[in-house]
Amino acid sequence: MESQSGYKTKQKELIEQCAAKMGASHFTADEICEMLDTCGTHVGKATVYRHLERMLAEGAVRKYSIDGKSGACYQYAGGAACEHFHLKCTLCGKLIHAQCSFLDRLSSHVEYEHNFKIDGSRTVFYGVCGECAGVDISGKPACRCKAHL
Amino acid sequence: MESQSGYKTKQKELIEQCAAKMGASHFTADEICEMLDTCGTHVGKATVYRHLERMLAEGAVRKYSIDGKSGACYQYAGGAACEHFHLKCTLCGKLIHAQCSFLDRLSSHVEYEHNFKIDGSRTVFYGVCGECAGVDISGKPACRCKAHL
DNA sequence: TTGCGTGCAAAGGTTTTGCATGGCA
DNA sequence: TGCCATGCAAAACCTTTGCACGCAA
Repeated sequence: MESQSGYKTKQKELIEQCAAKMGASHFTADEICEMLDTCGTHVGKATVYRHLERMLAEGAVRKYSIDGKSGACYQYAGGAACEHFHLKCTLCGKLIHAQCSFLDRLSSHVEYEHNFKIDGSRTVFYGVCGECAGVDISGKPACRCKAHL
Repeated sequence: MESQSGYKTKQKELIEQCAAKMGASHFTADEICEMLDTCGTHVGKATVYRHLERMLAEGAVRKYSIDGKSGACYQYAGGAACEHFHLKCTLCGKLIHAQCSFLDRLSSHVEYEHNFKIDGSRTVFYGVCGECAGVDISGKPACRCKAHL
């Protein structure tokens, strides 16, 4: 479960440490690159992609894309369960991490009543966050969405 | 809620019909293009993208991407009143429509406790359906995911 | 007639691929 | 020493944007 990568190289270790350090946050391949650059260690972009792809196959990270936006997001899977859900505001683009017992119960409910095992780390709830709703939920957020990203 | 599109053009109608004809299946912008080409009616790719984007804003279609694969998938949302949630199996790709009081309560809960208004028609729960789970849910779908897509 | 919608092509960004080099075993 | 991993650059890919023309109103 650890030897698929063949050789144990410096880059491999660096990338894995970097991913692990992100915890529950998500990150892009490019961010990993920048992060390593900042640490004084440069790693080729292609190498980062190759390792993330491998880690994905190994189950060490999860991959999904927010809103189909170009630029996939990865998230460290850390072996253990990161069982919170994500709320994505379709107006301002903000991503909220939500964790509470009700959402936990949702998983159980769907699993036993609907015979479906939800993968929390891949599931994103789309909707409108409180801020945007307060400011303007009348139909046209327009400007600020773009501005935020 | 229907007049954002301004003029009623032939292309607009064609694209909407095409999307509606897909029913619950998913399709890419490119597939719409090809489909129209096959029907003898050519529509520019940019136009398809522009209309899908607009239909997305209107809620007429849903947009999501399978596993971050390049190429976003769209799905016809069937105009109105589709207030149930969708369960998408990441192994076999099946899409399940789920409706029950628990899921309704989920919306209320998230709205009042997390200050977030979920848009049910845009939200998709990713996970593993019972059938696929029966085959292999032992912990590592890994390899077969790849194989299936 | 006015102005939006369309189509083509080019730009934009992310991800993948090819190939020579360097490092692990 | 052999072979895999790396890095650079170019390619491939999907999507968006700019601009001139055509069509709906």
